[in-house]
Amino acid sequence: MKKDQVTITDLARELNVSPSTVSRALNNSPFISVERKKVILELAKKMNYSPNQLALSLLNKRTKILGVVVPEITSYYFSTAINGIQDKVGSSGYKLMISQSNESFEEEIRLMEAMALVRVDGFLISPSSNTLNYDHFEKIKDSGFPLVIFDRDCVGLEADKVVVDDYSGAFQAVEYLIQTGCHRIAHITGSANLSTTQHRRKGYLDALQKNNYPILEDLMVIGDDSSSESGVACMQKLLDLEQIPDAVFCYNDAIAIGAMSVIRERGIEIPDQISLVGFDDEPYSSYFKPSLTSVWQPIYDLGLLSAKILLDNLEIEKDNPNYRFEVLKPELVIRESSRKIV
Amino acid sequence: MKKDQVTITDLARELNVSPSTVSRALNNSPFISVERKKVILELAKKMNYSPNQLALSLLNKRTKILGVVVPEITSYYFSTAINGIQDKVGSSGYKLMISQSNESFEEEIRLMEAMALVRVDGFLISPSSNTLNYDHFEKIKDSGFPLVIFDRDCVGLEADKVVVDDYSGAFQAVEYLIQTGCHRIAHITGSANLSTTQHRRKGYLDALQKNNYPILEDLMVIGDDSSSESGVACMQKLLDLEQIPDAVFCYNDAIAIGAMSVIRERGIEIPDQISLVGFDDEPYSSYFKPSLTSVWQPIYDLGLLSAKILLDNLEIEKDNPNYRFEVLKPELVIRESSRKIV
DNA sequence: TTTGTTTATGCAAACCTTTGCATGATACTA
DNA sequence: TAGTATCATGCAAAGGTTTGCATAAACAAA
Repeated sequence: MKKDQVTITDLARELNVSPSTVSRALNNSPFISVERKKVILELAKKMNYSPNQLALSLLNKRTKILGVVVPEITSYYFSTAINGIQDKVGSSGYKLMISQSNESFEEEIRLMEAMALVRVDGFLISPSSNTLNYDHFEKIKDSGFPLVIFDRDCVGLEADKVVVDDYSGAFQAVEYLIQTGCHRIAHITGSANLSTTQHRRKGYLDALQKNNYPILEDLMVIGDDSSSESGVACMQKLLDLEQIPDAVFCYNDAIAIGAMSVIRERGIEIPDQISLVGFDDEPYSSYFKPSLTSVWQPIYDLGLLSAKILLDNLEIEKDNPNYRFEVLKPELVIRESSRKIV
Repeated sequence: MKKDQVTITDLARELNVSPSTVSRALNNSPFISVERKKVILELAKKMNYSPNQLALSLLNKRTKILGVVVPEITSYYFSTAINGIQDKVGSSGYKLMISQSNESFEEEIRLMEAMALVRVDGFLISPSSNTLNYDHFEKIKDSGFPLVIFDRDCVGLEADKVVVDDYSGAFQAVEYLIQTGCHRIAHITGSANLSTTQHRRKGYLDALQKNNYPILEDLMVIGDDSSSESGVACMQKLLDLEQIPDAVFCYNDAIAIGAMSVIRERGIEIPDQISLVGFDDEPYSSYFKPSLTSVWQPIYDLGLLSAKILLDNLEIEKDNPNYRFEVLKPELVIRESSRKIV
């Protein structure tokens, strides 16, 4: 029972003028007499006219809709990024079409294709952990859609990208552990494919190396994913070692929380026996007991900046692509789960 | 540099036929010869044709886009509901336009108006805590948009609604506290305006009353909002009372977590001295120490069902509105933060 | 009066697709 | 052979809007 919307033609018929005249009145064209303009505007208001965006989009070839695909909406991390995107985009008149890929490569493609059909004006994508092939991104680019990749890097893909310096965050965290006297520092990783996983691991390894610490295979456990459950499983492995670690640097807070519960169960003291460090600095992390030392990420800003870049691209319609690669700095937040510098 | 999309006219020109013929070939019309159809379909595939959804939308007066407005995306609660919505909608070909109102009444209106302009096919709305006036909902309904209100009820508004039985959840929780021997049961509320706040409070009060417990004004603290910070502030008030409570039923987990940290700081034992119960059963709640007793809500199902109802409405285009009011049942999840039944 | 200028207006095309109706061609029936 | 049925195709309208171009009217200048 959708009521028909008032159109420009309705107004025209009512006043016995042509639709063009009405259009000119509504668009502040100079080629129209002031009196007529006044009459038309009044009627438009009275009849509650609003232009049909569909017709406009068809004409202008732009929808003022941006497509956003994230691996999952239900994570604090990505929803905060979306928050940043929304805040940036809000005043610009652009709307967001948001979807989650559930870390599925196929779903990511499917979603992007659907959005391309709707003719979104551009894409903001955080690739799934199973996205190892970038053909669909290339295709989107070839079709002329502006594309910004955020959070997770696609090495080799030429596109605007905004990421967090995971390497530096991890390096900081592990150096801090070293400075506080930890000797056997373990690492629980996230999904193997992710650029973030790789960078954090590299930061971990390099910090060890720089400080002449041996790299012990046993102490690096590869998680199935980035969940608390994976943290539980991995931490159990670590505690089953003959010689357990005295510090664990976790890929993220969820894993760290899982790890914390296992450590506690076994009656091991945090941080006296094991220092624990997470990544992401989720809101609850400060409320845990002991509160969690973690690497804070400017994830809201990540969304903000990604959206800004996309909007910039939409404005200038550049021909010679000069891709931006923005790296935001994370910060170590020291709390109770790690020992203090002596 | 958006490349022009291949249109039906391009195909027609290429093959020296009319666009109508091409259209018929693509739409499996019987009024076309098999050979020609084959040729056209082949060319369409070769030239990578895909129909312009904008033109179709203009023609069919439907966009296959649904508008979703939630108070905030960054909460586990609403992002999980969106998850449910997404999963329901996914296969149907509908896309989601998602926005957050940030608990602002004006923003909610603005967002809905913008979505109406884009001609979304329907709305899924969880009203902001400051939405006390429902004129904008009525207006949307009058314009013929199907509308489903979820999670937060708008009393007096005639519309399809899907909510959780907050009353029952609260009642269960408080009765459980009574059964486990608590005598001074406090309640920290959420934002005063919310239907959920009111129902949970009513559940709390009625459970006390039914068990002949006195209702003590001191023990009911009104939170500014539903955050952990508010939980901290409210719990401090409770612990500053001459006679502190021996149980606290919190509006949600965030508040409970804040409260827990204050209780711990003061050296009070949970649950021996104070039993603590939350609401929402957020994923981390089970990892807290002590793990949090909480009321689990079928929030994913809430999203799923809301979307289902909206899709149903879109199919049948009913004239005599027969609004549905669905109430989903929450469940008390007992963990360590509350005493056990003796 | 004629020509030129200014100003306001309408027409029609364009954006892309679908579909009712008309037309033309072919084949079949009487 | 004439008439009819069948089938494939194209035309044009519709959906709502903007805009280049043409036109009409009014008026000023020569």
